[in-house]
Amino acid sequence: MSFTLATWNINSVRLREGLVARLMEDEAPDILCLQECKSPVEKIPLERFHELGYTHMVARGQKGYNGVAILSKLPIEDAGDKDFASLGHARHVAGRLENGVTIHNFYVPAGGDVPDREKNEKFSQKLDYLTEMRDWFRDSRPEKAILVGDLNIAPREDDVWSHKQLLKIVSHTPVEVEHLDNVMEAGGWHDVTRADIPEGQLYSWWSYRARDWDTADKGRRLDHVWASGDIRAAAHGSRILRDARGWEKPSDHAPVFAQFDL
DNA sequence: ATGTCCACCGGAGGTGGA
Repeated sequence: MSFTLATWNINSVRLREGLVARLMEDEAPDILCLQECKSPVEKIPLERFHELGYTHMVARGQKGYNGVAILSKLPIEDAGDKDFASLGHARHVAGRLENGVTIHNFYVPAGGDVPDREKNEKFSQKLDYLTEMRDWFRDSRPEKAILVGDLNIAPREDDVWSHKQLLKIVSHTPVEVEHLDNVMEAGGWHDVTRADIPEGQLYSWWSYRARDWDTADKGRRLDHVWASGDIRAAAHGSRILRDARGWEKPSDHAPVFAQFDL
């Protein structure tokens, strides 16, 4: 069995229903994981997605903020969620395919502006969130599992436009990278995107604030696809659809794709 | 490093979050 998967921080699924449909039409991933839906589950516009073949969904939502959804052409059953760091936010949902593969869809807290636990509660919550992810995956090591989402951390030097200039910028600080590495190690996770594309600058997010995001190209790789060790070899064909960042009224994130042959 | 976009509330534009 083979399927393609994409992960995309959509920054409001209701405002960008048309962009989601365009991705479904143009790229047709079997499974599309969305973050920042900013919608209660019952208000996600499903009709067009159904018409395009995405007849299955598992999702968690809340009014105005956060929210994660897995839209799928393949049957998928709800495999639960966990409120890491007890924030009361809709930031994680898991789904299970008929072949037994579990997909975890995450929206890790952004962490505010100041990278200091004492001065910034949001940064503290981000680190706590990652610590609880680590503990959870350590206690039940994932098998036949995929983890995707907006992890809000660009771990490698070549995952940001300037390693030196971003060392003290939230998303690329050493303490965040260490916390993310601990999640990977505890779960036996492997970075599928970087296994496929090991060399060179690679970004999935460009700020809205830049005058010309494409020319300035001050991006970061905040969106990730990971696989558990037992299925890592099944993953290939990763790519980032940079074009989507240039679509009309875009999300500030581009979709990240991978294929799995299982 | 940069300075835009989105949702909420409420019925305009301020506020919080990213």
